[in-house]
Amino acid sequence: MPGTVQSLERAAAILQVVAGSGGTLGVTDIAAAVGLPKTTAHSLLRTLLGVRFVEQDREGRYALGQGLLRLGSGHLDVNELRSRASNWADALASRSGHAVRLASLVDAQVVVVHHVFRPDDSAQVLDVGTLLPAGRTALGAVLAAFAPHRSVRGLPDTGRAEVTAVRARGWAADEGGHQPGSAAVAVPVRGSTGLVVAALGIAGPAETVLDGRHQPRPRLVAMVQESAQGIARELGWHG
Amino acid sequence: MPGTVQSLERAAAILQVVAGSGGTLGVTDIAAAVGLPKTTAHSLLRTLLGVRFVEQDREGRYALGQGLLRLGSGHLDVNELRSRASNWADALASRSGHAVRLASLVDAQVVVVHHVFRPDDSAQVLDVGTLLPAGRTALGAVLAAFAPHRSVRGLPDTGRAEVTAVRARGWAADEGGHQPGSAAVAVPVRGSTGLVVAALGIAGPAETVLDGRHQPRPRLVAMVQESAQGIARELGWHG
DNA sequence: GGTCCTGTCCGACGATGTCGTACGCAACGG
DNA sequence: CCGTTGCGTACGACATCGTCGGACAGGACC
Repeated sequence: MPGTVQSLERAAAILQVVAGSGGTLGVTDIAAAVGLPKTTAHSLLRTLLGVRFVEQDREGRYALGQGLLRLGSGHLDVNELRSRASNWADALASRSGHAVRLASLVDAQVVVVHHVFRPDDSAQVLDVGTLLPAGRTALGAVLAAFAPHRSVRGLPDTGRAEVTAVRARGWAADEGGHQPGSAAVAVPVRGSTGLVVAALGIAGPAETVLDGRHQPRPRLVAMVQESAQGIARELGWHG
Repeated sequence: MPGTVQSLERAAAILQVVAGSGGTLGVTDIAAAVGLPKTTAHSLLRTLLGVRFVEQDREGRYALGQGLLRLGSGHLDVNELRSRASNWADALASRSGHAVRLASLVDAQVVVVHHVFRPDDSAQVLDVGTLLPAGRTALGAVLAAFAPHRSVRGLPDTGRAEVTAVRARGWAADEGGHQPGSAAVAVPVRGSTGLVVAALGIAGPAETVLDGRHQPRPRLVAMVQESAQGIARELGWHG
C-alpha cells in the first residue's frame, strides 16, 4: 500500500496478535498468524523487544511489554494515586467539614476512586467505583475539561463552551449534581508529567459550599486547590 | 543501530512523545521532540493513524488512538464487565446464599470490581475498589493463574506450583482469606477473545462453602462456573 | 494584502528492511 | 542412546521501501 510504512503496519499486526494471544505464542506462531516469513517476524519482534513494547519469557513466548502498557495507562497507577491522595483527602474533609471525592477517567468514563465521608454523624453512602456523568458533576466537568484524551463519554456537545470556562478558572462547581440541596466544587490534580490525572472535589449542603451569588466560596476553592497541589507534589509534579 | 528496525524505534519514540503530551502537539512539534525532519515524522504518523495507534483532531494535533489503548487495556471495559455480570452475580447470590465478588486485574493488581451481599440481614462491608493479595484469596489465585500478562504483583515465587494446579482444576479456593472462619471459591471469567478477564467467586462461612475434607462443595463450584459461563457468553465468548 | 508558519504531498535515491539459508539446541519417539 | 523434528536466532545479499528536501495550500496574524 503506497504511502504507508510497511514495517509499522506489520508491527501493529504483530502487536494485535500478541495482545490477543495473551503471551502464549512464539515467533513461529506469530509469523504464521500475520502471514510473514519467520525471520521477518523475528526481526520486527527483536525491535519491539528493544523498545519494550513486547517482552519474552524463557521459552521464547511473547507478551505485551510495560513500555506499551504504560503508554496506554497514561502513566497512572490508580493505587498509587489513592495512596498519595488519602492523607490529603482526610485532612481536607476535616478542615472543610465536607465530603471529599477523588475521580479519574477509566475507559473514557468518570469513576470515583476515593471517597472520604463528611466528618459528622450523618448517614452517607460510599461512592467508590461509581460512575459520574461527565457534564453534570463538578468532578466530571473538571476531567472533561482537562483530560489528556479527547473522547470523554457522555459529554454533550453544548458542554464544549463550559470546558473552556473550566479550563480558564481552574475549577468547576455543580449544584444538585449528587443530590438535591447539595453542591460541589472540584479542581484538577496533576501527575508527574503535568497532565491532569484526577479531579479532587468537596461536596455538601449548597448553603455551605456556595455563597450568596451561587458561586463556590473562595476559601473552600483555595483549600481544595491546596490539597490538589499537595497530591500533585507527591505524584512528582513540581510545576 | 544494526540489528533493529529503525522505523519501529522511531515510531516508538513518537508514541512516547504523543502519550506524554496528552494530545497537544502537531507534527512539527513531534518532529522536533524526536529529532526527525518534519516530513519523516509525518510519514510515520500517517501510518500510525492508519493502524489507529494515534488519532488526529481537526487542528492537526495527535493523541493516542483506540487501537493502541485497546491493546493496553486487554480489550476489557470494566463498566461493560460489571454491566454484564451484575444480573448473574445477583442470581448467584440468591441461589447460593453466599456473597459474590467479581475481581479483575488492574495495573497488575487484583481489584474487586463488583460485590453482591449475602442475601441475609447480617452486617456486611462493601468491597468494591479494594485490592486483594494475589496469593491468599481465591479470586487472586484465579487471576494469577489465568492472567494474560505475566507480571502479577504480590505473587510469591512458591505460588507458581499453585498456579499450575489452579489452571488444571479450573477453580481456586481459600480458607480465612477474607476473614477468620470464612472460605471462598472462585473461577475464571473469559472475555470475547477467550482470555480470562475476571474472576467470579462466592464467600461465606467455611462450613457452608467447604465439605468435610476442606474442599469446596462441588454443587457450589458448579453454580459459580455456570454463572461465569453466562457472563462470558454475554461478553461474546462462545467457547 | 503580505508575511509567517503549519500540515501535507510528491518523488528521487540510497539506506535499510526483507527473508532465504544455516545453525545450535531441546524435545520426542523408536 | 540416537536420529529426527521443529523451534528460535544469526548472518548477509539485494532490491524494495523508508527517508526527507522541495514545494504548495491554507489559515492566522499584523
